[in-house]
Amino acid sequence: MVNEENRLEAIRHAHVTEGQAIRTDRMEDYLEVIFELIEQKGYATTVDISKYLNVSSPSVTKMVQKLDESGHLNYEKYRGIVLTDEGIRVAKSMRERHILLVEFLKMIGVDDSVANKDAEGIEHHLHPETLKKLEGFVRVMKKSSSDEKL
Amino acid sequence: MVNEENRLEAIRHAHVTEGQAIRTDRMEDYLEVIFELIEQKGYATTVDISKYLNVSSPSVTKMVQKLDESGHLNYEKYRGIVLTDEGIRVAKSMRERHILLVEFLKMIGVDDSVANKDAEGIEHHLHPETLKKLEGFVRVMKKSSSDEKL
DNA sequence: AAAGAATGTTAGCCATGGCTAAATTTTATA
DNA sequence: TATAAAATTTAGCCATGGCTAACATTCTTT
Repeated sequence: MVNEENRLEAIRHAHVTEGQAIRTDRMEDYLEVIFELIEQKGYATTVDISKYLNVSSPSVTKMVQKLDESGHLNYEKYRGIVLTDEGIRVAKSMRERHILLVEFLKMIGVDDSVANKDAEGIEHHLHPETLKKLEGFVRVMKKSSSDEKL
Repeated sequence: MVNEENRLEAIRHAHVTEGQAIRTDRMEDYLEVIFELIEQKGYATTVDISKYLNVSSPSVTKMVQKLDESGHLNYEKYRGIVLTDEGIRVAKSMRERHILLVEFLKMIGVDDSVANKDAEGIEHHLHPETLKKLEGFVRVMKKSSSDEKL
């Protein structure tokens, strides 16, 4: 039971910042799109990235430079982008989270487009434990709904 | 089924910004804390707000001025803060979302402290439809688990 | 291969929301 | 009631991640 006396403490703990974040939510968004583009088209252009993230191309260039410096990708001016192992790892993790969240949301009846949008907003904010639990939950739900059909 | 061809389009739609946001996530965080403080102590001081949000007091003053300008509260320098109806509405909505999310997360086995932290991160990013569906889902789960005990 | 089109980058600006140091106001105490 | 302490606010800085305008490079087309 979370009683009312604990609400503020709970909020306080939730806002404690432990250690330095190596990457921002926005960096993760870019990596996710870049990864998908490379997978689907073989390369990720500035214009395509800007299109899927709804930002201007200068914004893309700036972020790509930042992601290069942080070691998530290798970037050569005017030439292209190659994700590093770390960049791929982050992007895949985002995709997994996204897919899991959409699956769960649709499972409880949320529309596809809303599910996608909410998943995008939520995916950066999940503790590994929560992910694991949600995964288990979705698995069980899927199984029990397929059992019903027997 | 969300097939791979649709992933990028889904991301794009998720990043479309429709209309101007009247308030930021951070404004909502502050309103939530201010509301809880006023409820529990009768007033919200700069120091207390800063304590529960883990920020400095100048940061609090700045944000309070902003919330005054946006009509979420009335603020008198050195004297105090009174939430407007709109401020109260937003704060209550945040609390409801928070409580619902924590309830759900604990339901699937997430620890209290992790549940609170994740709820804090997620609560700003939920579409009303998702909230409604989640509410319904939690209600059903609660009922069926209490039925088991009969 | 040169010109124009398309793409990408740089420069320089803006808002948000942090921070510290310094100033101000309020509160408490001697 | 002065003065010291505590609380609050202002001033001025920083990083992030947007943007437009201007510039640079690459691609395309004749």
